[in-house]
Amino acid sequence: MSTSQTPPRRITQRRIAALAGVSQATVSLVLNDKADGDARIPEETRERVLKVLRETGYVADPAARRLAGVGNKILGVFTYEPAFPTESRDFYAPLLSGIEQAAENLGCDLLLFTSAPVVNGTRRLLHEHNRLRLADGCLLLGVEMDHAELERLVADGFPFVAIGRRDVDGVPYVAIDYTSGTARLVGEAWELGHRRFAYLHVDSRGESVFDRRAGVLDELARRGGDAALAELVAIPSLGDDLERDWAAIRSSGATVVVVETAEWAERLHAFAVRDGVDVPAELGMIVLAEPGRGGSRVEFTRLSPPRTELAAAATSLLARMLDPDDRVEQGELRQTLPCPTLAGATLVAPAASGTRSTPEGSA
Amino acid sequence: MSTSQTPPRRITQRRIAALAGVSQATVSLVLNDKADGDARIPEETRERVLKVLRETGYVADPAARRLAGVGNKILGVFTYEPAFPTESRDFYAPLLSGIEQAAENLGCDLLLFTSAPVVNGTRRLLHEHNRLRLADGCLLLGVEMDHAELERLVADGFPFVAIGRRDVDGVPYVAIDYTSGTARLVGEAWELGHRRFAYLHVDSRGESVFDRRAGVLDELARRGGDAALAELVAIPSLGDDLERDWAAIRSSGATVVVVETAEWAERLHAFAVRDGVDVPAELGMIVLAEPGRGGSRVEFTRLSPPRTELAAAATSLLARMLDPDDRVEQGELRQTLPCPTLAGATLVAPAASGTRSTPEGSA
DNA sequence: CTGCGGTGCTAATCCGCATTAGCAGCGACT
DNA sequence: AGTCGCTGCTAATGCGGATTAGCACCGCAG
Repeated sequence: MSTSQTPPRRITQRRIAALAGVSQATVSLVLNDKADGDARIPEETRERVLKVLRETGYVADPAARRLAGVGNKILGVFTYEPAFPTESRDFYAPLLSGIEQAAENLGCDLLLFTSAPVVNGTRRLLHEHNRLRLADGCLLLGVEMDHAELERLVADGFPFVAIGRRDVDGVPYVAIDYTSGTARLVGEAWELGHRRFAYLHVDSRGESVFDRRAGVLDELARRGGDAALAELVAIPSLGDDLERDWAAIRSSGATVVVVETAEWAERLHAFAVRDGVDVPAELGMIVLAEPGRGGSRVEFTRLSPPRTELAAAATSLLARMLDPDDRVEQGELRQTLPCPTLAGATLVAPAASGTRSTPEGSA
Repeated sequence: MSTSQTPPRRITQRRIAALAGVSQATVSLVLNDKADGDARIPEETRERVLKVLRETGYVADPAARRLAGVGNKILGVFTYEPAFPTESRDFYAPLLSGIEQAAENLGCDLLLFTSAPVVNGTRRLLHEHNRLRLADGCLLLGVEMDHAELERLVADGFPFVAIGRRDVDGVPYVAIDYTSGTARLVGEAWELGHRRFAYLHVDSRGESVFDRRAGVLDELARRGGDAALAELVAIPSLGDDLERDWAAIRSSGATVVVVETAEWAERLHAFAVRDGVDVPAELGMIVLAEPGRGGSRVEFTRLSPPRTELAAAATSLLARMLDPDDRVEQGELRQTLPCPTLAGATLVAPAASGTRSTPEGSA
C-alpha cells in the first residue's frame, strides 16, 4: 500500500504540507503571511495550502510557537495573597474583572498562577515549577510584594507590570493616587472643624498602605503642623480585635475616624449603633476603600478607587510593552490614576466645634 | 580568554550542564529523578548538579517541556458566555471560585481562554488561534454549549470536563440534579394545596434549563396527570420585559410562580410589593437559583445548587483524567450532585384552598 | 590475557514551529 | 554561450527539554 503514511494523531504543519504537496516551511510561511522578502509564495500555492488548512481545522501548537520564540498572547496573572478566601475576594474581584475585560479586547488569554506555593503567608512567584515563561508577560497583584522577587524579574528582563505602586527600581506599575485622595478627605474634615483624628490602619508594609498613611500625615502637617500631628491617634490593626480598636477610638477623644478598610468601617459602624454613638454627629467616619460585594447600608464618606480601571490600564500597558511595534517610552512605564472621593453621609462638622467631644457636647 | 563562553541570557539545562561539568542529558535526568533503569547517576554527581541548579535558580521552560510531551499542570477554563458582564458574573463567580480552590490544591495553574471570539452571542472555543493545547485538559462552563464543538473535542481525544450535564455522547461532565430538586419544591407546593402553577423560565436549549423544566413537568404529571399539566402556565422569557411577564403571571390566576433566575425573582417581588400583592399569601414564589452577590432581602423558597462544589468536583475529575497513574472508570466520567432546597419564606398554602385564586378570594 | 557484566555517563534524536540560506529553473541580456 | 537576476520554493537549523541507544571504563571470572 503506497498510501500507508503512518497516521499521526495530531494535525501538524508537516501533515498539512504532505496533503498540499509542499514543504512544512511553506505552510509556516503561508500561515504567517511571510510571503514577502526572500520567501515568495504565489497566490495559487497559497490557496492550495489555505484550503487544506481550512479542511483540517489546523491549529498551531502554542508550545511550539513559544519555543520557536514568538509571543503567544498569554498574559500571566499572579496574586500575592491567595485569591479565593472571602476576605481577599473583594480585593481581587474588581481587579480580575478589569484584567479580563482588557484581555478580551486585546485577544489575550490569561494564565492564573494558582499553583504558587504559600511560603509564610505570602505566595512565591519564583518557585521551581513556575510556569511564568509560558506567558509573554505577567501582571502582579497584591498588597505586599516580595521586593527581592521583583528585582529578580527586572534583572531577568521578564516583562511585567505591577498593579499598585512599587518601591523598586525598574518596576513598571500602574497605581492609584491614594495620597491625594486621602489628603482631600482629611482636608475636608479639617475645614469642617475636626482637629482630633483617629486613624485605624492596616499594619502592612505595602506601598498603597504607606501612600494612604502619607495622605493623612501630610495633610494634617500641612494644615496644622506638628501640633496637628500630635493630635492624631494612629491605631494599627490586624482586624482581629476591632472591639479593642473601637474602645481605643472612643477613648481617644477623636471627633472623626479614618478607617482603612470597608469591612472594618462596617463593623465599627455597627458598634457605634450598638453603643448609641451618633455617626456622624458625634463621630465622623472617613473610609479609604469601597464597600465590598453587596454594597453597604451606610453611605460612607470615602475614597472611590477606580480599581477595575486600574487593572485594565495595567493590562493595556503590559500589552503595549509586549508589542514589538510599540515603543513604550520610559516615562510611560509608571502611571498613576487619580482617586475620586465620595461625599457620603458620615462626615459633618464636629458636634461642638472647639470642644473636645465631651459627652455633654452632643446635647 | 578561555572562559569566554558566549553569555546566553536565560538559564537553560545546557548552561547548568556546562557549569556542573556534565551533559544536558544528565541535568535532565537529575531534574526528573530518572536515576533508575539505564541511566544511573551517582549521588556525588547528582549533588553537584543540584547545587548549580539551586545557585542559578533554574526553572524549566514549560513550553519546551510541553513540546517534549510531558504534562505541564495547566488546566484550561473556557466560558461559553463572556464572563465579565455583570449578569454573567453571578453565574460564573462561584464556579471560578471552586475551580480556583481545587486548582490550588492540585498545584495546577489555570489558563482562561478570554481570547475566544464571540460569533453569535456565544463564544467559539475552536478558533484558529486557540491556545487549547497549551493546557493538559480543559474545563467547559456555560449554559449552552455548541454540541458540534464538544463532538470535535471528543473525537480529537482532548481531555475535558463539562460543568453541567451535556447531551453529547462521550462527554464527561459533573452536573447538579436540578430535576429532583425542582420536583421536590413543586411537590411541596402541591401538597400545600397549590394547583395552578406559573413557570417563568429561561428560553434556552441548555441542558440544565431542560432539567429544571423536566422537574416541574414530571412532578406535576406525577401528582395530577394531564389535568395538572393543563393548569401549568409556562412563560418563556428573555428577562427583557419582566413587566409583561409579571402581568402574564397575574392574569394566569396562578397561586404560585416558579421562577428560574434569582434576579427575575427579585424584580418580580418588587412588582408584587408595588402592586400590593401579598407574597406568599396571595402568590407563592419558588426560585430555582441562588441569589447573586449581595444576597437578597427576601428569603425565597428555593433551590440551593452547590455550584462551587460542582466546579471543584469537575476540576478534580479532570485532574484524575490527566493523571497517568489513575485509571478513571468509564462510570466515573459522569457525576451528578444532589441539589438541596431551602425552605425560605415565600411558599405557604394558597389563600383560599380549592378556590382558583379569584380576586375576591384574597379578602 | 580475554571476555563479560555492571557503572556512569553522553550523543543523538524528537517534539512542532519559525526562520534563513540558498538551490533550481527560467527568461533576458551581453 | 555565459551570466545576471528573478521566481518559487525547500533543506536545514534552532528553540529547551525528555528520552533512548549505546560508548568507555572498570573489576572480576575464566
